[in-house]
Amino acid sequence: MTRVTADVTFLRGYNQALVMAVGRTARTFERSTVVEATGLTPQAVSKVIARLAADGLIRPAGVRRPGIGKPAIVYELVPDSRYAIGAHVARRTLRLVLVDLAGTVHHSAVSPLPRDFTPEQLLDALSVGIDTMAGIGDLRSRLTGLGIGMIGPLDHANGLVRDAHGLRHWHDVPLREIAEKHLGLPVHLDKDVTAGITAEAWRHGATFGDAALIMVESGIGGGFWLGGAAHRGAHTNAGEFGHTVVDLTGPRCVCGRHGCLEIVHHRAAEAGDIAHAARVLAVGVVNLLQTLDLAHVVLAGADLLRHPQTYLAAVTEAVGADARRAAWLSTTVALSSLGADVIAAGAAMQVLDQHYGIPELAHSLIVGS
Amino acid sequence: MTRVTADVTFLRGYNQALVMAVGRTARTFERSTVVEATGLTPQAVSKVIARLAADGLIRPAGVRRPGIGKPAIVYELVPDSRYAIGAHVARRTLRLVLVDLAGTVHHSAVSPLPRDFTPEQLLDALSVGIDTMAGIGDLRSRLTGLGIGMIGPLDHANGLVRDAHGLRHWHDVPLREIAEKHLGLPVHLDKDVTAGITAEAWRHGATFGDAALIMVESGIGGGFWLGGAAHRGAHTNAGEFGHTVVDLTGPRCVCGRHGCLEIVHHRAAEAGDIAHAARVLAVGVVNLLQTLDLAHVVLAGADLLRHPQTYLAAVTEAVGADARRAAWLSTTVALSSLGADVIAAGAAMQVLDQHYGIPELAHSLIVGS
DNA sequence: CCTATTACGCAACGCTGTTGCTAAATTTTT
DNA sequence: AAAAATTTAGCAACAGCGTTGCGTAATAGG
Repeated sequence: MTRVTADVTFLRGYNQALVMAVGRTARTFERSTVVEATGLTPQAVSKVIARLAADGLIRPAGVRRPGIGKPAIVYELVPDSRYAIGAHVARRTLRLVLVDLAGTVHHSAVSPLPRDFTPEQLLDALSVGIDTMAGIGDLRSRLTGLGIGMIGPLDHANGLVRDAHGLRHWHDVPLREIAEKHLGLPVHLDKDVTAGITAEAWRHGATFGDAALIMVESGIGGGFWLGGAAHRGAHTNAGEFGHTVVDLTGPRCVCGRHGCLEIVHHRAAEAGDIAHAARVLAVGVVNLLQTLDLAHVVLAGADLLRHPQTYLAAVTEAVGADARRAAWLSTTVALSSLGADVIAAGAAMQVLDQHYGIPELAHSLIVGS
Repeated sequence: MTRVTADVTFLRGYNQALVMAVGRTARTFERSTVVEATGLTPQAVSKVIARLAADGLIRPAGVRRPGIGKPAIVYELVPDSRYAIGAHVARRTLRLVLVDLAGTVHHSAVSPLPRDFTPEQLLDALSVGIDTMAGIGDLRSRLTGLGIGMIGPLDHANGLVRDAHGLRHWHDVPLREIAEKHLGLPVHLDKDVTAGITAEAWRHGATFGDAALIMVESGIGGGFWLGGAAHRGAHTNAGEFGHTVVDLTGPRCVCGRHGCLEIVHHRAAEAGDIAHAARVLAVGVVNLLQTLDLAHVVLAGADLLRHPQTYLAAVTEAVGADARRAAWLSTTVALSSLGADVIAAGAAMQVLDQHYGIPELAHSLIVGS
């Protein structure tokens, strides 16, 4: 994923990814579009386009006659040239989606998981679901891998589930390793909320700024997209947004502290006052904006999406009403464009991103004494 | 600073910066050290070292005889080969520091600023201070630039001060541009807290993980280092950490909301209960950890540093006592190693980082339709 | 004195994007 | 209808990066 050293093969992959990013952002594009967006020379773009076309990732789609001069060749992404499968593992259900290179969800299926399911039971469910989906159009050969988004805590870098909340059989399970062996596919493991925000970022293209996905679903979590990449924190534990204190004198939360956003919100929702619950959530969202200065806030999660307009209105109003917001401080607030599929779809897009996204260079070194 | 296109000149700069990062992190190093840390081939490292030595940035410092075999040449950074000046512009004072390539602060000077000073008055004060410092060892030729850390809001990318809080003459002032013209030096402008966390990151070297600088000084702010870079947010407005609500039923803050961390903390401090104030701050810090999963928390700011041990103890205890913290969730808490110089020094290091730090590739494109 | 070991670096190489220039395709002008 | 102007596409030579292959220098041990 990330690499330390930069050599010419990195250049190749990086600039190819830039062109792919243009392809995902714009429906169609031509050589001059890429030249403008990247600053590469036309000749270099020609070479990159030729390589991508040879791999079947893009293809010519007619010509553009801008008036005088030789017509420009118009290219487009080939969405069905690559696929990935995404899995959203929750406490009682498994959701599987099939996503193409353009970020379009083609199939979505939910199946129940046994209470307190074991790793083996999950693997079996995954195996059945993947075989069904991959068989639809015989796209096994174009399948780049499986992404899994699930509840934490987990260790993203090592593909290890540390202690999934509320699941007894999930202590230090090397899920990525055993899933790759069991399924014969590259597997990518991440927290659910992080996968979710990746979906939004991947679909919005390379111009997507700093953003958060707020998820209300048996707890409140946050997924962050900062500086062009998912933010996971030092131990893949970022996003425990529900356990930030918003009421010092509030009720005691399961986490031990008093007045966490989650417990305050839960009490209001339990009492049937969804509007109040939404306003509490909105306070937490504005807290995030003050801290992180986000360009986008995306709302998601089963409990939230039962009252989408109530939450959307409350958060939009709080963001807009905040007296400190000036004209240049704009933040968009929206419901997830993918609805209940957002986590699973994002997990799939993380796999696609590893292959066709803009590669990152490592920002930390290991230096001996 | 950031560039979109990757070409071979990027490779050159990037790998040179990797070696410089090793040099800053380890006091001395040799070829094999760099090979291990970066994954470059020994031959490539030799070439990079030769280039850096020719520029005077590193130099041989003896040999190491590991027993059998030809002795390895030991290199070290040449700290006095490059300098930068950092300025911390506060409401009533200007602090200037001279920092060398290794991140060591050589001189520090504080001068008063007129009440409601104008841009011209600031430029004059900067001019006088810089001439004094640059004259000390005739290091004008080794001066890479001036970094300015100041109160926001401002626009980092364009070097524009939007509306410095509490300063009347600072609306939409293109400070970077006019300072560069007036002083004849490259100028870098950033928020004070962002400059501060850069100081900590630069001094700790390339192994420094996600971190925050908590600053208590006529307000409460936070500077963030995430994913190997400073996090400024979508509008250079990240860090308004003091205006996050921690007490829904608390007193009204100047920002219009109720129970902001800043007002709750301020009330406690005003009442003389510093221990309580420190515990309030600690709640906010744990909120940050829950949200961002940080590896380091650094405490700074004049008001905090008047009671350093009280704050350090309160935050350390809150971080440690948080019931959700497991063995693998470690976070260090420390007072700023630079004390009152941290902002100014960090501003200087941002200049050095632009020249000798690890370059970044842009994560966003501009794509026309 | 010879050998094993370790570190260093020259030379050739493959690959990247760049530069210089030619060819092709179209509209506009003559 | 032919020539000129304009825009796009791409071949060929090039500079510069890290890599590879291999020879050389410097040390300790036998």
